[in-house]
Amino acid sequence: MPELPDVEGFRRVAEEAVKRQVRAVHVHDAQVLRDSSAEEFADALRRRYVAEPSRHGKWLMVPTASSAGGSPAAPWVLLHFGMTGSLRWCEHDAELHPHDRVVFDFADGELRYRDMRKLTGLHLAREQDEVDRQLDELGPDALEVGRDEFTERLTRTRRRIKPALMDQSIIAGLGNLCADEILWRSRINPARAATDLTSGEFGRVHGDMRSMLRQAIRVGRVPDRASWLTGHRDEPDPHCPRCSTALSRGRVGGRSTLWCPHCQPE
DNA sequence: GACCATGTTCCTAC
DNA sequence: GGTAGGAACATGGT
Repeated sequence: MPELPDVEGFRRVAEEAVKRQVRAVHVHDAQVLRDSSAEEFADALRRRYVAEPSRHGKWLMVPTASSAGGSPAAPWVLLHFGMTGSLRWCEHDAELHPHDRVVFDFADGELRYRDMRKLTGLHLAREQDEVDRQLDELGPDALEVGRDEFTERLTRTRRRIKPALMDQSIIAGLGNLCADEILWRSRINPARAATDLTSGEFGRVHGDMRSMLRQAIRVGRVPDRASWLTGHRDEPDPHCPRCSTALSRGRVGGRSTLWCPHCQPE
C-alpha cells in the first residue's frame, strides 16, 4: 500500500494518540527496529506523551512530549512502511495480527505497526539532528512542491521521467502506482527522458500529481476505481479507462509499469 | 516450484 | 559522475 496518500492516512491514525501517554511498548518482532534494540526503543518511549505527527513523503514522524500538552521534542519515532506496512488504532481486546510487529499501548487503546514483509521499519531518533538528517535525504514533499521547483528538479537529471518521479531525493512521496497514474493522466510515456518534456508538459504532470494525490488522500490510499489506471493493474487483459485501447505492460526503472500506448505514445 | 508484489539500498557495468 | 540493471532484504499470493 504505502505511498504518500497511504502514509497521510497513517498520520491521521497517529493523531488519535496525540496527548496520550505511552504506557508501554511491546516489540513482537525486533527486526523492524532499524537502529535500536527492543529494550532501548521501549525504554525511550515509555511514559512519554505523543505529540503532533507530521509526514514528509513516505515518512511519518512522531515527536513526543513530557506532558500531555507539552512541546514536541525528542525522542521521535520515524516510521517507514515499505511495501506492506500500516498503522492502526485498535482496542485492547482486538486480536493480535501475526504481522503486528510493534504495539504502542495507551490507557484506552493501542497503536499497532503492522508489516508483513519487514522491508523497512521504525527508527528511534534520540535527537532533533537525527530527524533532520533523515529529511535531508528527501526532496520536497510531492504535495508541497511548487510547479517551478518541480520542473527544475526533474530537468536536472537525464533519467527517464518515471524513475525520476519515483526518486525520493528528487520529489518525496511518489511510488510505483502513483507514478503510473500521474503519467497516464498527463498522457506522458513513462520511458521518455525527463529532459525531453516541455515546460507545458511539466505543468500538466505537476497539476495531475496534485489532483491525483488530493483525491487519493481523501480515501487514505490509492483507490482502485475503474476510472483510474491503477484500478486495472491486476486484470489479465487491462484496457485504458479513457480510450479502451489494450494497455501495455513492461518494466521501467526496474518496476512493473502500466501505460496506454495510444494516450501515452513514445 | 516459479514468478510476482505499492520500497530502499547496494553493487557492477557502461 | 550519471545512469541502468540486477540482487538483496522478508513474506505471502497466485
